[in-house]
Amino acid sequence: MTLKDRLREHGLRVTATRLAVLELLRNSTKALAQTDVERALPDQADRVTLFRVLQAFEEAGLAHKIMDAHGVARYACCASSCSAGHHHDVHAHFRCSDCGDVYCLDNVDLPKVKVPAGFELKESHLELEGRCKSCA
Amino acid sequence: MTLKDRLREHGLRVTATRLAVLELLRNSTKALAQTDVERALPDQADRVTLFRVLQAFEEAGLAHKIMDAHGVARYACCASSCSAGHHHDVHAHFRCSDCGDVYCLDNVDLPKVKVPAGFELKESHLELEGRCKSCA
DNA sequence: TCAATACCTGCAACCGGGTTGCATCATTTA
DNA sequence: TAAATGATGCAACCCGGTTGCAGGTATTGA
Repeated sequence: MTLKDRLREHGLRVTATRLAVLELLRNSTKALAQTDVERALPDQADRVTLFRVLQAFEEAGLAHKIMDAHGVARYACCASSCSAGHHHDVHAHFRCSDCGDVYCLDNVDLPKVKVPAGFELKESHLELEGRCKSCA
Repeated sequence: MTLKDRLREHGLRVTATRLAVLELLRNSTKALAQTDVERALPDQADRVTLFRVLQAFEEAGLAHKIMDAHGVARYACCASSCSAGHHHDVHAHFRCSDCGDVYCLDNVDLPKVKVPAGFELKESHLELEGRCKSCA
């Protein structure tokens, strides 16, 4: 499926900036912060536009947002199974404590977890910390 | 053990602001953001001081820092077993998607997780999301 | 007890990511 | 191809986080 189709499929108009950002995300092994995108695509678009593109991707289910250790948002392409507004899977992420990079891990199983009485559990995220391949 | 002793034990000087913040954290069932502390202790101290107090608590091992869903730091008192600079335990946290409050959960076991080759795993954090008792 | 010291505090200022309003421009649809 | 809907750029703002520095306070050791 082309990138264009992927955008249209999720109800988003096709624009040069969106195509460029989507391609960038799909080709990245790591989650990217907005500043990463700005650096990778210089002069592609205003930072507000990039902000809105990433926001739109997340709402449309094309990407998901992960907070890094400093509370800065990083984006990564969703598995194809993600649908709009509903990232149903159990994600696991690895944060490198040296370089700060964030990686999405697939194929991680989580056991059912008990929460205190009265609490409603909807999603689980496993956050792993350590050193990534490049830094180790 | 008194609050004063607890501060001294961790190498921190005893001041009115530190005592007040420590008491606040110890009596709270939720993790508190700096703004929560400012609201709870009006006119107690400048916001920079509160920032530094919370920072000192974390470095000294008196509290630990959790990022909420918006990437804002929230602080909670550590279990007594935490020591300076080394929060060795596996923490689990519950974030309410309605009110944003963050709760520390004890007694949650995590299974060993496999990370990709070349990655060094140091810590695991389980982040649970859903609705808290008050919002459910 | 008191001086010296090391540390804590307040103020001002700055930084960066996130966010909105609005006018303009481009994509889509009929 | 024109109308309608949505995307973009610019300017401006917000807020949490952070630093430098001058002045104040808790601790120490004589």
